[in-house]
Amino acid sequence: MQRLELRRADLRFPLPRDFAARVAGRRIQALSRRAKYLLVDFEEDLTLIAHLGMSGSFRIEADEGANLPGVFHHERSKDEKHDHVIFHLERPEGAVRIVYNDPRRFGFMDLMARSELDTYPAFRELGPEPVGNMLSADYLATRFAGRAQPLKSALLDQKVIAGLGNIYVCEALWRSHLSPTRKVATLVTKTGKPKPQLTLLASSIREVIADAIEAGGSSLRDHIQADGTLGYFQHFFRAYDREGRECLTDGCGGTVERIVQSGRSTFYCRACQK
DNA sequence: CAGCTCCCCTGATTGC
DNA sequence: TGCAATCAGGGGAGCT
Repeated sequence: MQRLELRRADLRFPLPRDFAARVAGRRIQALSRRAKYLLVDFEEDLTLIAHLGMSGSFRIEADEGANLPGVFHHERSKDEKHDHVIFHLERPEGAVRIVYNDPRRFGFMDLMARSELDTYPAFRELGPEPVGNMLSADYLATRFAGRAQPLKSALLDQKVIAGLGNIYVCEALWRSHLSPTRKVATLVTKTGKPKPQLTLLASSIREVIADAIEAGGSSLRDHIQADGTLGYFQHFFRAYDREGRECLTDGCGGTVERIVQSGRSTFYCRACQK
């Protein structure tokens, strides 16, 4: 990490004090992810936390004169005015820039000591990841018992499950034949155990995420993968953005409708999602 | 505390 | 063609 070029001082929130100076000259040691946050570990126990919001993206470009295999060369575009943060990296093979672009500026970046990451406000109460075996029906039953919340808002709540967004919640509920307006407590038995439908929901959530990862992401029209090709999961939507169209559940014959919950669009079929 | 609504910002799309 | 209204993948502040 040679230097950091800040083209504006704020994204969604002001960037941390001395942001550029604190990361400049430090070697990058690891890249990882927690929920919807990207984590970049620098030397000396410093981690950059980055969130793309709804319109943020990173792209990698070779600096002038460098011709690096595997580095995607982008066309210059009108969107360049939304290039807000540019990381200049030196590598033995040549220099690259990593450019953060975000038209809506709903994304943000922050810095924290890696050793203190668990105390970062957004991480403190984060639920389990929807991949792997942490997301079980038993876990959901403990979170849902006695609660009046609609399923849709519970699944969007990052404290319940980390990293599910609007599209995947709609898709998981459709796959489970569960209504987004249903109260979460109705999926738990009197003794606090998951009903069979909750077991189905837990596996639907894991599957929809796995399918989306395999398809390379799902953003509505402009999502690109790291190698510059399009993410294709949007072609696999079964409920999301299908208002007025026929439900794809075998033998259902219903119509997908759009409702608004907590200010966000929900797409579902009231004929087969109960 | 739980569960809403509103709002941050810009661009794409739709309707007149 | 132009212009205004509507909507968007997230999440935090602040209300009831």
